[in-house]
Amino acid sequence: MLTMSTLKKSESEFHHGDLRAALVTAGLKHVQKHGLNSLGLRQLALTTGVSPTAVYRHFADLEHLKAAIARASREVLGTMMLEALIAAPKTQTAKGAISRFLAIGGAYIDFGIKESNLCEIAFICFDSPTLEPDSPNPSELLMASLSELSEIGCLPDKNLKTAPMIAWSMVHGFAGLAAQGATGNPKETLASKKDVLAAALKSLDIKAA
Amino acid sequence: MLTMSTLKKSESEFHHGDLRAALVTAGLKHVQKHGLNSLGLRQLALTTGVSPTAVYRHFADLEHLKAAIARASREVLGTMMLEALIAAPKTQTAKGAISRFLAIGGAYIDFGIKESNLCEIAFICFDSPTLEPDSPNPSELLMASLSELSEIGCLPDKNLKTAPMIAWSMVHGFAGLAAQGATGNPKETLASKKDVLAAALKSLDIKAA
DNA sequence: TGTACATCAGTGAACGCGCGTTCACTGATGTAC
DNA sequence: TGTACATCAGTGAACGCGCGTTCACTGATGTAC
Repeated sequence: MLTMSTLKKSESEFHHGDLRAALVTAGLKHVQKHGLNSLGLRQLALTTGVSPTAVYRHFADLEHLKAAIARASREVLGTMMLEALIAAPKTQTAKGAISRFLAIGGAYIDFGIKESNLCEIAFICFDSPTLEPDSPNPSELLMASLSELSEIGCLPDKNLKTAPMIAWSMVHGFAGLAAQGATGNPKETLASKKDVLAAALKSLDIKAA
Repeated sequence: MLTMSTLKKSESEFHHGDLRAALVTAGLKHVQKHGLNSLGLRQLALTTGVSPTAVYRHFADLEHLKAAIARASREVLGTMMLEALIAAPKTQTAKGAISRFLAIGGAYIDFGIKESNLCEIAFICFDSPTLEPDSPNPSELLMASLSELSEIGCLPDKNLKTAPMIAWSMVHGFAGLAAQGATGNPKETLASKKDVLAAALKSLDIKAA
């Protein structure tokens, strides 16, 4: 438990407090700004104000640290999706459900546009096993949205099984292309984003009527 | 010009012949097998049977070499698409044009499935400028196929403008997910591949009738 | 409440390594006269 | 046709560097009695 005194002490002294989290956060910021390539253990430790050795108290090796940063990247994506979902209309109607679907799909694409470096690392497979699922979990948010659409009755049952992979491919693909700068200038990118989301609705037979 | 004597000499002697191409090929093979991460200039030079210094006759630095390898990866993709196109039916009918569209889209996805490591590098943006376009050029093949569908009359004019980005997003996204192993076992992957291609047709209103 | 002690979370120096790159060079090639 | 010479495409040794990782350690923390 954190008392005032432990807090005060942990700020200035030998023990860091939550070095693991601090390393992941610093790593995330580095990747955000400078990409994955230049991420190094020593440099990251110095940035965090700690000796390189200290890292090994929390991660078996650099690969495990990178895996944790990748996980954090996915959680940034999940958070963006969740925030968009929260900001979307909450009405329990077909129109509302579609708005929410478009909100999380749009957020996925925005992740590619605005966090292109995180997009690069988020889906890299590291050998290091992920024990707990990400939180919030992007793919669960997608599944939940599709379930909702199905329950409200604007996603045909016959499409329910294939819908996740199709929807995911579309937003994932466009997000990736946007991250690489292959979608033109910002204005064109925004227009294409709308086109792609509309195409997703169309390909899944999602409609309010 | 290559005469018998120059060929013989170049095989065994001081001058390599076409070291640039040999380096790119060796680099491509390395990435195919072991990924981009472990690619190094020295190691690649040794593999090719040449001193590290020799590389600098052909590339300004490692980054330029990597850019050339990325380009070669894209050309592998282009070649797979072109070969699929050649193997597809050639009939000048709606059905034929759709088959050809599915062939190149399927080849794009197969690139993700079978060449996951190349898929990783193919679309990385390197600062090094690409002077000439890739050959064969994946995006040109896609555009040509869409033009053909439009001319034959099974792609509505109103969809022609948005079609490239939509189709590209879908196959690119699924290819990327497959490359990361996010599409399940091979059987599931194959099934989803068909679903995604069918969804692409549907979202673009491509139909024979 | 005080003390002994195990455990935890860091330090700091050192390791060997392989990297990308530079340098001065040399052998081979092609060309002009 | 032969020779001189510029250019091309490689060699080999060396550079400094920063890397990931290991080691023996030490200061701080928490707990049992």
